[in-house]
Amino acid sequence: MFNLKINHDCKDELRGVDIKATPARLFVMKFFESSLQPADVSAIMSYLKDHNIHADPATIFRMMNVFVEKGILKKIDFGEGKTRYELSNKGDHHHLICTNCGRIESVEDSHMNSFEAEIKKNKGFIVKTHSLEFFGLCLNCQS
Amino acid sequence: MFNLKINHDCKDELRGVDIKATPARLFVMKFFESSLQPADVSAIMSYLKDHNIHADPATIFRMMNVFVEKGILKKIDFGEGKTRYELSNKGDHHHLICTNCGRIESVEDSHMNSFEAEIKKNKGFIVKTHSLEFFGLCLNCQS
DNA sequence: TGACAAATGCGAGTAAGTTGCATATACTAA
DNA sequence: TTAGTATATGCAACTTACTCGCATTTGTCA
Repeated sequence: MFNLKINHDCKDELRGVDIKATPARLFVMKFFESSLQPADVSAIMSYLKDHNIHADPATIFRMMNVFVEKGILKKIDFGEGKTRYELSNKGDHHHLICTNCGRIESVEDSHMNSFEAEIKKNKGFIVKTHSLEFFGLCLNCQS
Repeated sequence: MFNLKINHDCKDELRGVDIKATPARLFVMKFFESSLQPADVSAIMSYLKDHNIHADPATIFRMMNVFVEKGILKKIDFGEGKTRYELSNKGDHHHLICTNCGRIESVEDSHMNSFEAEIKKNKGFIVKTHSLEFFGLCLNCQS
């Protein structure tokens, strides 16, 4: 299988940003590599529990902060009152959140560069990052 | 002055959506009409305190939910772990948040309609709402 | 003006996230 | 291979945003 070496790659990745490759961190990396959508801390906790890994929530919250600082993960906020995370090496995309079934899709980003250029031109404001999510109905939930 | 009749207008507005025009609600409406940026509950509490109005946080949180349900306010989330609100009768715009000084500006929405049309065409997903915020440096903070 | 539904205050509770401190463990260099 | 050290983790206590139940108060309307 194509991801047999995932753990080894992850070790390199963690060491590459000068943090220790602990078992918990490797499992979390594996989790995110197999995850199809931005996940929150409780989803990570469940995954670890399912794999009989003990982990304290405080540890995971701290881990998330480190991973974000190191550029491994990106914070995502769907306005749910909690933070989600996803791997940051996934290119510029945005999320389509179905308000009926909760399914999350991705769309490539095709408009933001020109929008941001316009903002620079009209307002003098230099955009560094943006957050954009779409809420609505997926194909299955329209009826 | 142009807003001498604010309170009276607010009473009408509240009664128009079938909720009672209580003193606390009128002050909150007044607050939002003079507010230049999306405000959170603690900002509202401070404003009320400054005007010697006693209000319980639970009341304000409940009020926010009612105002959002009735379409008076719109929720805004800057990913701070708390909800902000602004009057919903302000047209489609987005926020430029300066990560250096915290200043918040607005930009007209000029790209989202075509983006959403594209999403419908390519993905079949029907967008009902979106949330978009820009983070970066305002004119004053670039140096 | 009085009755009733709706709004408020208060207290307790929940969930997300942080922090301090003691212990455990990954990495480094010998 | 091991020993030393910086870093990660676990645990407990804490903060903040927000909710809920219930008793009391208040706006509205007949």
